[in-house]
Amino acid sequence: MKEFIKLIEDEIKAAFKAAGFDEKYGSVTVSNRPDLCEFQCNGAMAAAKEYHKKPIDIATAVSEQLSDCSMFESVSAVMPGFLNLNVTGEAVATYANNMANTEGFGVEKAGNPRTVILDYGGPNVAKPLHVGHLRSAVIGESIKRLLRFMGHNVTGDIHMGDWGLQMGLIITELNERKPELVYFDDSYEGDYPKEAPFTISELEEIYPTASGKSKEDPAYKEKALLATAELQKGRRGYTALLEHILNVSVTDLKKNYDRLSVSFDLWKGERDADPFIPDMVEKMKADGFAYESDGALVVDVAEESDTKEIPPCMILKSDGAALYDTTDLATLIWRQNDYHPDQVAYVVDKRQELHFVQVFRCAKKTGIVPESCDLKFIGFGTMNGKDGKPFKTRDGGVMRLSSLLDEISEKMEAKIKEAGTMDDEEAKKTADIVALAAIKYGDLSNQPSKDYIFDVDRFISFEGNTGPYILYTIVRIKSIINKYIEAGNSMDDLTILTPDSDSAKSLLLSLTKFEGAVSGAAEEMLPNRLCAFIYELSNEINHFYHETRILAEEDEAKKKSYLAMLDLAKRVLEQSIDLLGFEAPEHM
RNA sequence: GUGGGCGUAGCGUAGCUGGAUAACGCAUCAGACUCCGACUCUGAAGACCACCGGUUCGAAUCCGGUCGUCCACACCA
Repeated sequence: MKEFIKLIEDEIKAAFKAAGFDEKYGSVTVSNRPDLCEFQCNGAMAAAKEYHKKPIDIATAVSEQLSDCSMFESVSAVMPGFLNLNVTGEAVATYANNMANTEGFGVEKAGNPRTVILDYGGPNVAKPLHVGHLRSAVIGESIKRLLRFMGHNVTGDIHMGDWGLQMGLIITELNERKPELVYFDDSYEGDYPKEAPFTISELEEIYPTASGKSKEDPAYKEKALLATAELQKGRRGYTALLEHILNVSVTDLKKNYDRLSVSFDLWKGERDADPFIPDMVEKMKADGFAYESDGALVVDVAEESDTKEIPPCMILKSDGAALYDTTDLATLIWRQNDYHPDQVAYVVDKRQELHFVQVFRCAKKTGIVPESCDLKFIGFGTMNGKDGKPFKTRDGGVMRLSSLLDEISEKMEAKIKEAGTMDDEEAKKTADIVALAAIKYGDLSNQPSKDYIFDVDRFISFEGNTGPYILYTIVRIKSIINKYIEAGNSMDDLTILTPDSDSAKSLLLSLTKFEGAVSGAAEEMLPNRLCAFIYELSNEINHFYHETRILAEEDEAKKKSYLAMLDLAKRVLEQSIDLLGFEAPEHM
């Protein structure tokens, strides 16, 4: 289905043409003066220059061409040259009925579906998820769903930090604590135990301890570096330990991401890139891209058009070890081999932008990735506390993601119990659903690239532009529909009639904007666009709801029409929040 | 120092490729409803869109400059 506004635009363009002007001036936007009209076209003012005519004369000429167009209730040319448009109720109702009866609300899939690898999540193995991981997961998940909805072929990869010094540190600390473990016995040749010699909570405590020690004690750090090197060379016992660390961590990570309704198709990590590094480095040398600088191996990525100095991309440290430039490049190798993506998009902290500029340039320059492949950096801003500074716990530490979720769920549960309309078990379940929506909506309704203030009390409020407000609107419609069905009625074969009030028409007009909102959000990779849409739609629903008695309406056809509108609105909202990555409960 | 982001009512934000009275929410004040499930709805008040200049018939939006603020600037990821 063509977007509603495009249908309008077609008419306007045809009118420009018929009046003797270029149809390029016929673009239509939603009115910024709702008190005057529903849609507007400003093209006459732009056309005035080319045709050396007064804008108002052009606008008038165009409007005359539209006098018998069935789509418009009114078309008027207004000084200095605006075209103010109002559509007929029939046109909107027809469009809404088509939406209701078409798969996916008639949203047209992307004309050229892309194969996309979406890199988001980025947790570190053996470290608990903290609030810094929230945005990548939440934004990435939504972008994945949006792109899929538009017909793109998306593979989500978590890209774990599971390689390098951090692993050496853990092994070293384990060795200190439990030297008797067979993993440290070089002469041991048997099978290693299936059971990991630690739990997730031990693991989460071991890493920071080890990290602290290595900063203070050079000898300790030396050991960790050695362990890292031996691990990377494939020492049997260490490899077995790494497997344990990964298993224990991944199990825990999955649990946490499940709770966020965030999932990944691939659980790959830096380690999976490691096998590709030696050949990659050799090829870069052989092709003359990589050279030695201060003992390190680097590739120049500066370009003439740069307004600042872009440092070279470092491939190997002076001690010969790989670093994150290296693994990110090598990761692109297997992604290229296995998927031949048209696009690889990274949802990462915007502070890493320079690093990705270097990696992207280096990948293109050295031919790891073909020119045709789009490498996209989706940098997100920092999550700040109410004081405007990075979000911390009360005592200034880094807050665990699970603690944050617990805290918000508890607050929500208390709120729900206060109303006292459901039993404890359901209250708890509902609280979890609403709390997640509150957090995700609070994040996604902001532009990804901007920093934002994480204000729990505002996010969990039922009022204003919040997740709970959206959910509440859905629940309210569900409740009406349920009542209707309980009375022995059916929701099949309902038709939306020509709107009989301003609020009904506004609601329908709002619904027609769905396609523009999703496709815009998907192509720009900006979920906040979709949030703005559902907020506006929710407002229209509540406005309509407030003015209209639905179940008490005596005219059967009207009542059915109202229900059809609400049902469509509900489905559109549910589809939208699914694309944002959360859901609505049955009751609130 | 170099480069980049940001600066819109008390607070939090929206303003897409420049267009008609700068939009929304919270908080404040005043009403309506209290019925289809804690709500919702209507209205009031609140902004020299950081500052200065330029382009244009027309700038929050584009271009320069100033100030403030945050961030990044090869051997940690």
